[in-house]
Amino acid sequence: MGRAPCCDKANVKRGPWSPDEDAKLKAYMEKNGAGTRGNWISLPQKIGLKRCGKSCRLRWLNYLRPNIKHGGFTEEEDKLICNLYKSIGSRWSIIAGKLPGRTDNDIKNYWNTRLKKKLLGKQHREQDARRNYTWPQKPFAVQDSANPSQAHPNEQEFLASLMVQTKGEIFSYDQETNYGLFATSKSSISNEIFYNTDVSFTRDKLGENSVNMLTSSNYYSFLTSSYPPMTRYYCGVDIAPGTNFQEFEKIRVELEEIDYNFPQQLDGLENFSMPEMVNSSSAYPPMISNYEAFQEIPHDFSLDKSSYIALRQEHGSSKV
DNA sequence: AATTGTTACAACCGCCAAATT
DNA sequence: CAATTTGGCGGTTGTAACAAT
Repeated sequence: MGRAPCCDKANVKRGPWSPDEDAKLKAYMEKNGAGTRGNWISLPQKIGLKRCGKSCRLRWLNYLRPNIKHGGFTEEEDKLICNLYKSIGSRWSIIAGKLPGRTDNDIKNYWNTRLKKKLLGKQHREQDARRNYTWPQKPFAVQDSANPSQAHPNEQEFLASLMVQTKGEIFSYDQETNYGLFATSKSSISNEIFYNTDVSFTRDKLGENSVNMLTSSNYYSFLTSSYPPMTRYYCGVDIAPGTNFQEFEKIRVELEEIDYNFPQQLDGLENFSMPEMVNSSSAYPPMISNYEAFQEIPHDFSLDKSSYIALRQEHGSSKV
């Protein structure tokens, strides 16, 4: 036994609405006010429509109701829908709530027929770009801690061993700051979050001791969504007892938003830490800029790369 | 020109929680 | 308060228009 139908299917019209039916429903709704509860089921008989009450409700809400837009989604709306979908999934009514004049049904259709493909296409293009990108042959010099002015004699071997240790690749390197990042991707965690065994270091921190530092800490990092260009950076956090992952997640989301809407604002950024890492101990040299500075930066949408670096220094950021 | 495939989107379906009895 | 009814929601389908073969 299935469930009882909401109305008598045999005596009820289905399919597209005629202009005549629309007019009847619209006239009634405009006269008697919209959707006070308990009205929908009995409404069709009242106004002589051979329709299911639910069908009337849907027709009114999605189509006849005043002040609703159809089609012609703007670029801003596209972005908002994509971002919301990424963060909350297919909660169409909530998404529609953020877009004045749009119905959940319209947005759902729009997503299913166009946006989904548009986004997938974009991701594939980025993936291809990443795959095909050739990193600089010799991205940075490794210095010998005993003799900082000279390059490490076994630079290539050192880099190679580090690559093996991290099972990764150089995801980013900034010529200007000599910041680089090794990361090991584990796509099982989620598309854009990577679990790394090793992370950031600076040129002049490399040496015997810094190798220990690099290999003994665990970090979460994430890739911003579009690169190359390679100067896109990551949020890193030490995975240790007491790590506040919710705070980390907030930063991640924030950075992703910026990367999506104002990607140029991330040019030149290095790594950002949790606040507690800014006042770091000797075990973790303050190689990372502070979170407060990061919070301020996005509000100035005119900053270019060098201004960012200047601002970072101004805010007590580490070595540049 | 005829057929097949694709896209766009209104409308439908069934579940379930809120409201009502 | 339980039982029943209704509205809200997200997934899915039917189909007309359009594109490709």
